[in-house]
Amino acid sequence: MEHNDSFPQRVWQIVASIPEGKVTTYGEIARLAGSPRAARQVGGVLKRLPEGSTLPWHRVVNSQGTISLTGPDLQRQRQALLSEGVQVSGTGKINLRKYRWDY
DNA sequence: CACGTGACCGATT
DNA sequence: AAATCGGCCACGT
Repeated sequence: MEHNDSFPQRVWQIVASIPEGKVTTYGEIARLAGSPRAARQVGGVLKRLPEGSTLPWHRVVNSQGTISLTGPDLQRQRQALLSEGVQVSGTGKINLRKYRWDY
């Protein structure tokens, strides 16, 4: 990963490398991207993904292991994770001990 | 340049 | 366990 890439580009690359069936956090991505305190911005980047992007954005949750999205969006992310074998409660809670991606 | 805005985080009530 | 608080920083206006 090139250090001169823009923040969004670094985020895209990192998210793209999260393996199926695993999840990571906004804060962890921020650290890997070289801006350890820019977790909110990671969320901002994912929100603005182009329509039809293949990036596995659904593998990103908050530091408490819960889905940060709400309403229908929460359920979409939940389904995407369930379909690749990640257990998610109805309210969007995930066991990070079990599914966290260790870089 | 000066704000306002968050798919956040960690520490502290 | 849950709510609150202060800090954070990329981006838009």
